[in-house]
Amino acid sequence: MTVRVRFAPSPTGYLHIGSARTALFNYLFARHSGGKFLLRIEDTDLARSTDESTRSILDGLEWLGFAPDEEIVFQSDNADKHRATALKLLDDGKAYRDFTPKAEPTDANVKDAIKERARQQGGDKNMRDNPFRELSPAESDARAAAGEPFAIRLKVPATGKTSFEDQVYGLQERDYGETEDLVLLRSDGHPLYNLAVVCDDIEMQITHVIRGQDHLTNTHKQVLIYEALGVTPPTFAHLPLIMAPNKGKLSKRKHGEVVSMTTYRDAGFLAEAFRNYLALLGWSAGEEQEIYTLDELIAKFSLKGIHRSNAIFNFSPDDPRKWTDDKAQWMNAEYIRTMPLTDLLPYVKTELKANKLWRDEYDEGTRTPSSANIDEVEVRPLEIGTCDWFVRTVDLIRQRFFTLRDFSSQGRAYFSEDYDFDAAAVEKNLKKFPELREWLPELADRFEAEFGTRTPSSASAEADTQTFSEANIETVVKAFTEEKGTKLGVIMNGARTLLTGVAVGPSMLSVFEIIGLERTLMRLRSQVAWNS
RNA sequence: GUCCGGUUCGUCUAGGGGUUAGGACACCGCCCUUUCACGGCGGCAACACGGGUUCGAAUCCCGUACCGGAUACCA
Repeated sequence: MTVRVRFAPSPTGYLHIGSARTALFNYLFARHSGGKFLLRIEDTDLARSTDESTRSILDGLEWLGFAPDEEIVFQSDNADKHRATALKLLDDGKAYRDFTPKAEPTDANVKDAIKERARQQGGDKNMRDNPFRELSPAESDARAAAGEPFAIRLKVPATGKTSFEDQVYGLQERDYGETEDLVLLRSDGHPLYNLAVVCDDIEMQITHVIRGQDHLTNTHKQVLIYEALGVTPPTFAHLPLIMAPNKGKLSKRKHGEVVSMTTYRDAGFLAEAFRNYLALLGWSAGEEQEIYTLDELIAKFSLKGIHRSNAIFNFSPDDPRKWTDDKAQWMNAEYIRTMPLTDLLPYVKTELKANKLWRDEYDEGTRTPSSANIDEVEVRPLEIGTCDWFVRTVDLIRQRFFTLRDFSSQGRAYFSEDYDFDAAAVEKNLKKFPELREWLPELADRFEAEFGTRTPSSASAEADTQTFSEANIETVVKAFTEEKGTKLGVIMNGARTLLTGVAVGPSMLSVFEIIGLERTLMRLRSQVAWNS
């Protein structure tokens, strides 16, 4: 039997991190077993479902790379079938009409009201005391024919228990007495969740239902419906929940954008990194490896590795550096720093384009960013603005970056003349050493004398000037430093601030070289930072 | 209330009758160094509690506590 799983979100908000992980586990399970991964939008709650939510969820799934293998099913399209199933159950005597008037909605919080009602009922609630439960079919039909409104409830047997072997939590049993005669069809004819899910899962031939642990009691209800329908239920696997730092529920209202998938996409996270992080939240292959490619995750995924305890998604709203989980941030940085350059370059291109920092020349020449291999880019000096230069630059600066956004913010000075100066950097590396105001332009003169102002390609034709390369730059800067009787760090950090606008970055010798002689001279002579 | 589930460093976790209880992130220190959020080395830090079974329990059993989920004519 071919495995068929589904991810079934209800479109009442964006793609939540917990839902994203549920989607991931379904996806991994399907791929691992050569099965199908399906998507069903559970939009039967017309009042709360919105197209915007559906779009947002689809966006999130697309970003993560989970494309469904078959057409998306919209649950609301199947309402007629759900109704027909309820009616069939009624005909078969497995369900009954409940003519009790619909309860008035309480003004209090729905959850609280339900909890309160449950508390009052206590432990010895009699769930089989509905007066309409044993109404004769004739009388029931008559009242219905007379136009009296009714809901259809499943007639849960008085004694016995539902049970299923959960692939994560083990054997689950629940006495029938714990389950009320659940409503299948509302008095306005609207099918309810548990009925709709069972009908659709049967119709979609779902073999494994992998969903959040908050559905555990629903599963017992659904097993009851399967039994009434005479259909063998699928295999169930419930996932532990992802909680907020205080162990409470993670919600948009309380925690905001940090739980939305699109936040991470927009913050410059790599989908592969976030997937990797998510996979390790509540699942483990039982080894010490942390970084997994998608193929490795697929190969190693098993329901056996899923935990039974909830995991905390850690973040501190007060600390900008820890706005989201530490490990997620580390994972993303790790990917940016170590992933194959050819995989990273297209993302950088997109990021630069979005910030008007991209130049088409980066794509020209014998190679393009997507085909370039850093090992082949050893030709020096590099011509600024070429593909080779672009590839080398990205490889150089990525070592200190955490997100794709850093390429257009911290890395802006490499791609544009229009960059800002970090106030702290200016203070610490420039203004603290007023002499630099004279010295750095002087260093520019020295560079010009040593290296000329010709373009790198014509430099070789000029016998008396040297190549603007790391080794040569180092010689010049060291001599200059000694001459001024200062420390190398003072000159280097001052230059760094002027050249890149920030206080951190790769080796300054590499920075000089990658920025190039022409821009180096201009920036060393500029007074803009000093006046800021 | 009742039912269900859970509990190993701050967090994610490995392990599952005999381990110096391992790794990762975070944090701290040292090193490298022209800076640094890179890198290297090191440190801090955990089996919820109480009984039992056993030669031996973090590991098995029972109970307690705490946490979470569920409870609907929502999904």
